[in-house]
Amino acid sequence: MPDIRVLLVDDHPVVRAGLRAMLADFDGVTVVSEAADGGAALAELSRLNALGEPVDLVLMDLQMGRGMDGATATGRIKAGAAGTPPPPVLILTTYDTDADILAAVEAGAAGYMLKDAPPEQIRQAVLSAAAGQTALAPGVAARLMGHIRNPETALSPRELQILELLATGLGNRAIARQLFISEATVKTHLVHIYAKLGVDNRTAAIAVARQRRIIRDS
Amino acid sequence: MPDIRVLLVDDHPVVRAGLRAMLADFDGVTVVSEAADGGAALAELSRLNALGEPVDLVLMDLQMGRGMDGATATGRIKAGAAGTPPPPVLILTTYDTDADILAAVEAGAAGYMLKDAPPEQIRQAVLSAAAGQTALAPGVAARLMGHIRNPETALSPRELQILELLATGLGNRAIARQLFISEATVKTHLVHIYAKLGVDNRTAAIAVARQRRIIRDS
DNA sequence: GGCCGGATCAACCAATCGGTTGATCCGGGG
DNA sequence: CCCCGGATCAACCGATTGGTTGATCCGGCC
Repeated sequence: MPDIRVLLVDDHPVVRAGLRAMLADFDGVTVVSEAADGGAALAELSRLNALGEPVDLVLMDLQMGRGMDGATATGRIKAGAAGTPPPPVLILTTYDTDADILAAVEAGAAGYMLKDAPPEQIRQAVLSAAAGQTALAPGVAARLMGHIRNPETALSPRELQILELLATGLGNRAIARQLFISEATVKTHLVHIYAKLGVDNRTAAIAVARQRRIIRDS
Repeated sequence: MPDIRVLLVDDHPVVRAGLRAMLADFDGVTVVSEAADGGAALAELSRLNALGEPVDLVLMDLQMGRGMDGATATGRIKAGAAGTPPPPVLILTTYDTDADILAAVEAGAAGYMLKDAPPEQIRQAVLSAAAGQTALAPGVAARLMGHIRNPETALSPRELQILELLATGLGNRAIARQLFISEATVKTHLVHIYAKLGVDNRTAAIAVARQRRIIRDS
């Protein structure tokens, strides 16, 4: 039974060192290479494929400083940009917003773990993802289930879009202009957003949305 | 010349593993113990002091999930809560807001490094801090210098207080009530805040303040 | 004493926001 | 066909915010 060959992708040297050390303790897992952002990960996957040394699993963060982010890279990998069959991608990150989780899952990530997870959980996730199964951190799984279970409090895609623009500092008229809709439509969506979040003004909506990880920094 | 004895404090096992591995490569540095939050760090320092095995340097994150945060722990350590002479504290974190840096510096941290720093920079910082010198990441030093150099764009303490309340979702009247001032005073401060941040509405002020690390999550 | 920054307060008015009511259209599902 | 959710739009009015002008007081500094 050959080892699971893993590519580590994280912009923090400390984290890569920690993962290297942690995975070295896992039987059946070998770190074959590393990259500091999504672009470098794609290049490294291509390089290893060309050498006939394909990777079995990509373990990757979402945010990579100024480099290509993990969700974009996941989409590219799943689309075969670095060779086929594309290896599964396991996200390991500090970010647990709904938007982050959904973006990664939609991009094709096989799993989503948080960096505060103990080694044993990460080991299980690595084995599951490499075996083609889904691997979600308990908190992440709970959030997705909560999202499905409480649709009345979930914002619609359009509502989320407007909330994100609101949080960048745009007023109603500017949001309307950007989305080619009327200001009345923006106000209607805001009424719905406030009701769903249980608030009565825009700054409170932003605060609650940030607190609940519905949005985060742009 | 005995090794510098280091206590690692970080809530993420991955990061602790990475630091352990990284510091193992530094000549003259030994990781003697670890803790997952500020409270555990204080207890561990006390325990090692009682064993006659004092720590030379605490390498600590700021945010520790639900445990005691790094700035509070730093203040306690410097106040002698875990024994004297208190060891220097080197902060290693992802957070680089003005408020975070100032809080840690005011609490008595000997240095402030960011987690994206390469190993050699971390090594230099460890050696400097253990030797009683200041160790600041280049970006952090630049922020502090910028802060001193551009006082006209720096918010006054009262302005910052109002901005923070604004970001929690309070309207002018609620802020006024909380601070026992008039709504006119709140509006006057907001005028000043908007001018300093170069914006013309409250959501933009919050967004810019977050972007510039003037405020962050409450 | 004068100057400055910071904090406080008021009045006034225009602009924007929030709330309400009402409506239409579309697509999907039963 | 009906129902529902989602998206879009309008009108109206009250509430809040933003902008402007003006003022006072305090503490620190020269």
